[in-house]
Amino acid sequence: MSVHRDIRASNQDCGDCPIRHRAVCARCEEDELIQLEQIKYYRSYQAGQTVIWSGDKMDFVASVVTGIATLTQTMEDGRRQMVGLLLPSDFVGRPGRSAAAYDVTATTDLVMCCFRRKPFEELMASTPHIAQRLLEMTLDELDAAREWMLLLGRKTAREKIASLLAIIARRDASLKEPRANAGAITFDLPLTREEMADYLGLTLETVSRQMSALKRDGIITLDGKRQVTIPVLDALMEETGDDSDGGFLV
Amino acid sequence: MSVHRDIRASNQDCGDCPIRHRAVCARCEEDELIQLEQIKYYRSYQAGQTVIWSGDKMDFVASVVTGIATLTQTMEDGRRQMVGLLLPSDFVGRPGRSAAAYDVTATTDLVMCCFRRKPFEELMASTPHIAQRLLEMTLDELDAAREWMLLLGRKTAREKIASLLAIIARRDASLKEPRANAGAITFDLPLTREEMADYLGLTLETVSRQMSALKRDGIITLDGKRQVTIPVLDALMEETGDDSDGGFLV
DNA sequence: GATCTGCCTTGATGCAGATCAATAGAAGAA
DNA sequence: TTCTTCTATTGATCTGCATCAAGGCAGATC
Repeated sequence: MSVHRDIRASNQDCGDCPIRHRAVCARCEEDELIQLEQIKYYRSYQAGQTVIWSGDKMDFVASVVTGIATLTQTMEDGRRQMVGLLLPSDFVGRPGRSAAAYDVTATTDLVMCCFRRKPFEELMASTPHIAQRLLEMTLDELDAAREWMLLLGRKTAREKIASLLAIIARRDASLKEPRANAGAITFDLPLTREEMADYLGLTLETVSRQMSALKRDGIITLDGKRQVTIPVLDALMEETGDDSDGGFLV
Repeated sequence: MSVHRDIRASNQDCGDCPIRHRAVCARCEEDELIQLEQIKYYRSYQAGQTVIWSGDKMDFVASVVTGIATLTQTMEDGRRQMVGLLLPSDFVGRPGRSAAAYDVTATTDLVMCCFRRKPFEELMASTPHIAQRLLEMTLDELDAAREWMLLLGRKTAREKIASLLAIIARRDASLKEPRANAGAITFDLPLTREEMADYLGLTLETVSRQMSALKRDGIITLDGKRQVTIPVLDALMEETGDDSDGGFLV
């Protein structure tokens, strides 16, 4: 029984491996996998815990296995802006840099798969496709960041909220049942109103008001404070301000 | 006489080569250089010309040789947000994607060094350090995008303008005279008021008003509409809202 | 010269979202 | 139970920037 098969079986979707997972698994080569296995270890954090503060020494790179983490920047006077949302399989840390550039916080309970930085860098230098895979992932992050720049710079509060809900809804829908776009989508918000505000460049009061407004208008349904139902996804999409047929980049 | 030396001599700073330039030139290997030389060609654009529209087929990747280009996103109703500023040596295009994700526009007269996409991707697959170099560049872009997210989401109009001027001033200062931080810095704005507004998530009127305000307060001096002088860089930095000692990431 | 056009400035006014403030529910602790 | 704490909602008011509008200036064209 090969080590490779072993590992594939134990980590479905290779969720803890930043280099080969999902569609890329086919590229796996046994000996590289063993090397990655040798330098990896897991860390767990509780919801609300800070993984690392901006500027602190960061002697590892990591990928999210389960849970959600956030990247935020803080100004001297306390103004905060979230600049990234890390979902399972997303990568944190930068090869070649030993200090964290952002505050990394566990929003939910979080498990990360860490690689000590030095050996990871050495492995990357000797293993071409690690850099190639990281490049792909980084380009995706860059696209997401730029989409968020449009949101932050030009969208109204209502459009911002709708966009965030749409992103979470679509992600949840694709995870749960790839072919169920017809019916209503229900999910738990993984963010507090304040975290949503930090992500959207708003205040928590405005977030709350716009959530209420979307509820009043029948775009969403709230069950408690966190559980959201989208009766008709297209109706929500109408509110985001995005092109109706956007996102066909090949 | 090696081809390598030839090319280094003719393109100072390797400004037209996205993979090895500046400090990375040391990595150059002659045969790869020849291969890159074989698939590259130049394109020129006049100020104001559109290089490519979002969604259009883009059969090349490229790097800026001289001039400035911008990446912008436009919403259906015409709201525009600039999401990237491409300076000499910056890279455009995405390996593995054949459609442009943004409008690319020449802000000044522009020369780009282009590589047909297919051969470039093949070269990248067979030449590890191309992906590694592109990864570094993309990570830098991602950091810049995230810094801009903080600006768009949380900074005031005055802070936004000051931040933009500071970025341009520091870049110009470092290009012209690396060790002349003491005196005043003078440069020509490469952007119109409207382009500044698109970059900063403001209207052109607000940009104009804030420029006037900074002039009134002695932070900047205007000579004509475009030539800007920063008498005391630290005074401008004070207005950006950034940490006074920011940016020491190693 | 006159006129046009692109770019910029400045003023008057309006409004979206921030700010300040009060209240409420839910979960946990004493 | 009651108190505390955390999170969320909602109202009243304020303000920074957008919007609408009217020139101004410099370079191009005739």
